[in-house]
Amino acid sequence: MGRQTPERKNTIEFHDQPLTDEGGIDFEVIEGFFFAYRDFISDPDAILEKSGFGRAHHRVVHFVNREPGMTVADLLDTLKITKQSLARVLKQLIDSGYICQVAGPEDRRQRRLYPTRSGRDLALALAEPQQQRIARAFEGMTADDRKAVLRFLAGMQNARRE
Amino acid sequence: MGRQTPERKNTIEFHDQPLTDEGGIDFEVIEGFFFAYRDFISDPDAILEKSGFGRAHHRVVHFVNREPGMTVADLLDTLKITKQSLARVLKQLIDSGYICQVAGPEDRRQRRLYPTRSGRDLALALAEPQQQRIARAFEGMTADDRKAVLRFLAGMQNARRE
DNA sequence: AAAATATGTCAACAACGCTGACTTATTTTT
DNA sequence: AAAAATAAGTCAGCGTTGTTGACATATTTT
Repeated sequence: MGRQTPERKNTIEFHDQPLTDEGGIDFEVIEGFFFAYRDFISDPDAILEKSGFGRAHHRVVHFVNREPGMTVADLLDTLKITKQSLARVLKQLIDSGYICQVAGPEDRRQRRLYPTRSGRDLALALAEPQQQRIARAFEGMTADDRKAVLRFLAGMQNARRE
Repeated sequence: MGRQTPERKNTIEFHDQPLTDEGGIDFEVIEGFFFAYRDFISDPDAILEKSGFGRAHHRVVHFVNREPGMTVADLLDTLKITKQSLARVLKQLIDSGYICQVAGPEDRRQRRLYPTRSGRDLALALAEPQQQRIARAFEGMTADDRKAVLRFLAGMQNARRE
């Protein structure tokens, strides 16, 4: 199975049979997830390119819109990236007027993050094509089917916070 | 709605209300997809780190195992990255003995790609934790539910090749 | 013989992760 | 009140993986 004939110069042992689902591995899910996520992310990517932003900016704008008033520490915990990595994109979003900071009301060391009007608009503009894609994928599905998808997505995640 | 009081120094207009699913956007799916994919990818990442490889290597090893004998052009078409980007990781995988090249039998300009024994082993090792995760997410789901998930993943993708 | 094709390569750049070290406010602890 | 801890910011450098542009080589097609 897949060894080259002895008279060939290249005698390295290799496989010529494809790896299939037979071995109990769901390659259809593995690949489907890869292609789906790549295409899912490509829509907002195209929009962000115009503003000179990238995916990292997308995530920050998204979560700040989802939870206005969150602290920098909250955001770091959600994104699971380093402070230095976040600082780079957060600074740009603040300087460009998409996000603003307010000193914490109780703890003034904190920087509470809020979306500005443009920040909210951007979040919505980025979500729009993603929503279209989700709607298309859900098309013709029953409520149970959709519930199964949500359950799947939740089950694929590591144990959540709290 | 979310404008600061006039007497405050910081008078930038901002939103303090969270963006919710009310606007017809499936944030649960959007976020679920993000977290699920991130965690899904983290398992193989941890394994690859030991060999000094990254995600790009994972993808190459995966698809070459799935379709032994594929050409470089096939791989580029599947991954949708540039030749130069692929070259970097492919060279490392060949030099490390995970993948081997054979001149095309009909067209000798082609380089047919095959996994070696270690290449196949690596692909399986990387798929294993991902399969575990998928199995966990599918746990307790009906056949119809699982079909719905596959249908969802297919629906999220751009129009496929062929 | 000329043109097209498949692949490889050199160089430079950008986005976005990372580590390590250090500063500034502010709050908590002692 | 002094000391320690905490929240956030910053500087500097590095690694992976994507990009563009230009060019080289072998082989096939025209």
